[in-house]
Amino acid sequence: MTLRDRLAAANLKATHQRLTILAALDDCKSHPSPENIYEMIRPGNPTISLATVYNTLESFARAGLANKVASISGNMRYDANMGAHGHIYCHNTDEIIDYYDDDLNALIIDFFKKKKIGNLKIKNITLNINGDKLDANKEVTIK
Amino acid sequence: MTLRDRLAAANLKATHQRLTILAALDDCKSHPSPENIYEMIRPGNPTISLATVYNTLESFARAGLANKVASISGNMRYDANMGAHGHIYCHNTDEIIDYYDDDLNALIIDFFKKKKIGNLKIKNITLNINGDKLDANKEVTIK
DNA sequence: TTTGTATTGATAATTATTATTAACTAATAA
DNA sequence: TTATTAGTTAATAATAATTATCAATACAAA
Repeated sequence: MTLRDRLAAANLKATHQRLTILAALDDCKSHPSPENIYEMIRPGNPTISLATVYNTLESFARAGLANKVASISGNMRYDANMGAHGHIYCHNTDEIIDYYDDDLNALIIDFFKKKKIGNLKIKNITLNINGDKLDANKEVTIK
Repeated sequence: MTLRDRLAAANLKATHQRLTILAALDDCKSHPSPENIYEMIRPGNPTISLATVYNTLESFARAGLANKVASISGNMRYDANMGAHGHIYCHNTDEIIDYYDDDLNALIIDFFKKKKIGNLKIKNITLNINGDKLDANKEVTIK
């Protein structure tokens, strides 16, 4: 599905700014702030304003093209990965890393088949791991 | 354990402000922002400044007396509940509600006995449920 | 008490985000 | 094509949230 198609499916006009920002968001597997995206695209797109990045990301979230991700550092993060997945929060580096495991996912789905949450329309359930990276320059590994 | 003891254990001087703020944080089962705490304590403590609330909550988090909780609305939240528990995020009301279930906890502990996360010092693992409250004036129920 | 040092209050400064609005652009149809 | 129109954007102002500064103050040790 092309970027254009995804925008069309979300009822958003395919403007140059949206195409650029959506591509940038797809690109980074991390969870960028509007500021991050702005810095990423600036070299090739010096006229896109920071406010547009804010507004565009917000409209993506509303339209279901991206998720807002809560962060400990307070500033807003976005995530183009719309599949079920959890996050690893590295407090010392302020990174948010995707985490997904089939077994865990099955476990959680199974669990919430039995439990009922009332008065809440659930959007998604995520498992979050909070911690500090030991070596800030190396990746977090999962095995 | 008294408030004073907890501050002492965290190597923080027992000032009136810290005692007041820690008591307020204990008190509310929700997840207050610095602003919330400020409003709570202001009637009885008109001289405590908002900046002190910010700094004090931050020092509690550093000292292990409270946790920072990521929020979708962008502003910072704190949590005096240091036990293992998850959160229900109500996006439409900006509430963060504690969620704990023994079975789920056991399930998660069990799961992470097998999986190993490398290069990360884990502080805690929380299960988060994102959704919208159906009736904003009623509680979310769990059964 | 007194004293040294950490803490606080008042406020300024900074940072993040949202609102405003005039100029612009994509999509549609002539 | 070009004209039309509704939606979008850039620039900037405004606001909200948070952090920094620093003189005055309060804690706790002697």
